[in-house]
Amino acid sequence: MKFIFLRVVEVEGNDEAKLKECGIRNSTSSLSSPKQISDPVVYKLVRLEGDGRIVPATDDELMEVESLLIDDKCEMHIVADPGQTVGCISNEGSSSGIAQLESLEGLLQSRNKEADPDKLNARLEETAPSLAPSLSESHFNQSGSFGECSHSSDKLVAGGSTLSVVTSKPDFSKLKGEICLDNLSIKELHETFKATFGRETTVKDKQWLKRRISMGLTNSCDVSVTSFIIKDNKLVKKGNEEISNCMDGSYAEDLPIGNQKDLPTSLVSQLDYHQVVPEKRLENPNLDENSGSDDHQTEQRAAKRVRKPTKRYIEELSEVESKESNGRLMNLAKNPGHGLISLKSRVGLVRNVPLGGRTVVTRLDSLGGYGIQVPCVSRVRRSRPRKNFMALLKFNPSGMGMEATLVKKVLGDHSFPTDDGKESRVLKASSTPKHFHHQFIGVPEKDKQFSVMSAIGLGHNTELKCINSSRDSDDNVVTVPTPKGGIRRKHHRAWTLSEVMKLVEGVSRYGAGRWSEIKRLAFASYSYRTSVDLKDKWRNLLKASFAQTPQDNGMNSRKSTGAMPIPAPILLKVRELAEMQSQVLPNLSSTKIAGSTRKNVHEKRTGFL
DNA sequence: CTTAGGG
DNA sequence: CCCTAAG
Repeated sequence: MKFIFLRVVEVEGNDEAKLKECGIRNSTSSLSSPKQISDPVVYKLVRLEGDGRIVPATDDELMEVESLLIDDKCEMHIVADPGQTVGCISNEGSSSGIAQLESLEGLLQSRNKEADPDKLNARLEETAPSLAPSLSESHFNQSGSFGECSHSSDKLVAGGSTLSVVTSKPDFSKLKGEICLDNLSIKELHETFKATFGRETTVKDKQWLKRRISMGLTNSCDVSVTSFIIKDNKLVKKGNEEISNCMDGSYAEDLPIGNQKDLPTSLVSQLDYHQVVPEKRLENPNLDENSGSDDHQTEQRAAKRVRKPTKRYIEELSEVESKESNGRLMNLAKNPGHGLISLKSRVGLVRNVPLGGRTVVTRLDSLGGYGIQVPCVSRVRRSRPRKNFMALLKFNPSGMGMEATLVKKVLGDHSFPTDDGKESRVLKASSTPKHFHHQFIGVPEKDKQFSVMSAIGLGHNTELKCINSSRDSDDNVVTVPTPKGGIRRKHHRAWTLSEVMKLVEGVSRYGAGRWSEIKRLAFASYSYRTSVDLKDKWRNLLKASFAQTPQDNGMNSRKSTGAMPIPAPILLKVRELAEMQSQVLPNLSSTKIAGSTRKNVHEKRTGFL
């Protein structure tokens, strides 16, 4: 599994963000490169699928990667390339890293069998051989001239080792070059279109085709501004000069797209998990002519494949697949450091990316300083704006006789039931993020949340979720059905094993009670876990550990609560810590425990602090 | 703002 | 997870 940090260029430098980022990066292994520190950049973490797709990493993955970085268990390869940097994290060099976490969590069971790259290639070769001729290496050096970009944006860059999503010839993948859509005939465009979207089109409009294809590849809402594609384990942006090569052979490239100065806000590169690869997945890849390394990849791929963004975060939307939302990715944090959109809770309003019938809203989440765009349903900030909201209520003409408590409650639940008990949605199927955005453009940062809140005040749900078209009306606000049949609150974040482990470790290190410490140090990247959450979780862990250990379970094993049972060892450790701490702290003496664990020693020490 | 504890 | 009370 490969993770890539895409660098997102911010136009308006955010000093605070910069600093934060630097800070984080400095504190995390080799992530930083002096040169970058001064750049107003953010990183987006994406996962590179075996078939070449790039998928925004899920929160869990972000956490995992983050933890890897922090733990320094995984090498972070930074491609030293002026301005265009992409770090690749590969677990090939460190099996202990991601792989371990994954196996522990058991989160990555493979469900889908992906198309075999070779097969795909083969298929494509059948389909669109005519593309090959248009390849040209020379295109590759179309320097990043931005002006140029905006006009030659429809170029596709291909290259790579294994699978070509868009390309046609198998050997095409060997080439490094671009396909200039401009040069393609309608027919060729059709081929490309098919290769890109997995379906045919009858549209004759070249312009449209080019646009669509480009968008399909880049998933950018505005091709003229964004134009880079992901392919063959590479992410290539148009106008880039070279492809950075990561250790493991995968490539990733990131380039400032478009003229930075022209971009109103930040957010430039946008990738989402649009399925570039044809819809039909070959069930049983036979053509296994993969080389050893490929096999390796395939293996891993098989194991990791599954990991899709949680349904919780990705909700499908309307049918209008072709109705591209022109929503541009706007970074609300234009004037960061103020109001709602600070690094902590950056709910970047985002955009809708319709794909395959579903629309995804991404959220700019800050992960330990990396601006990471992840798919999400919503999750309006879990903290803050209450004051503002309250203020709003006062101003609200409608009076809003709500009591403070009620208000809080409502906000706290992040759900805003309407009279009919159903969740009302701010965004109708027809309303695009853009519209939504407009409300905020020019609005002082401080007031943005205010505006958002007004929506609430009007009885709308602020959640920037993807709205299911009306028919999904029974989609309850408060809870969501869990795969196992249960239900859970919509915004409940299931604790992953790695989180639990982190928590346990944190407690062992800093002591129970130092939640904010633990939060800061061990959960820096988990923006959604508050210190209170940690505390609560710890409380639960304690309960669990003490409840189960004594009588040596029996209940634990069969509780198919849907909640992942916490491994005994961890519970043990929890109990150990609990016992230790409960004793160490009260009895200042307690020399008896001193010898047990080194952690105990440490613990004792911190306990005294 | 951070904890602790109740709901 | 949410809320409140207390330091």
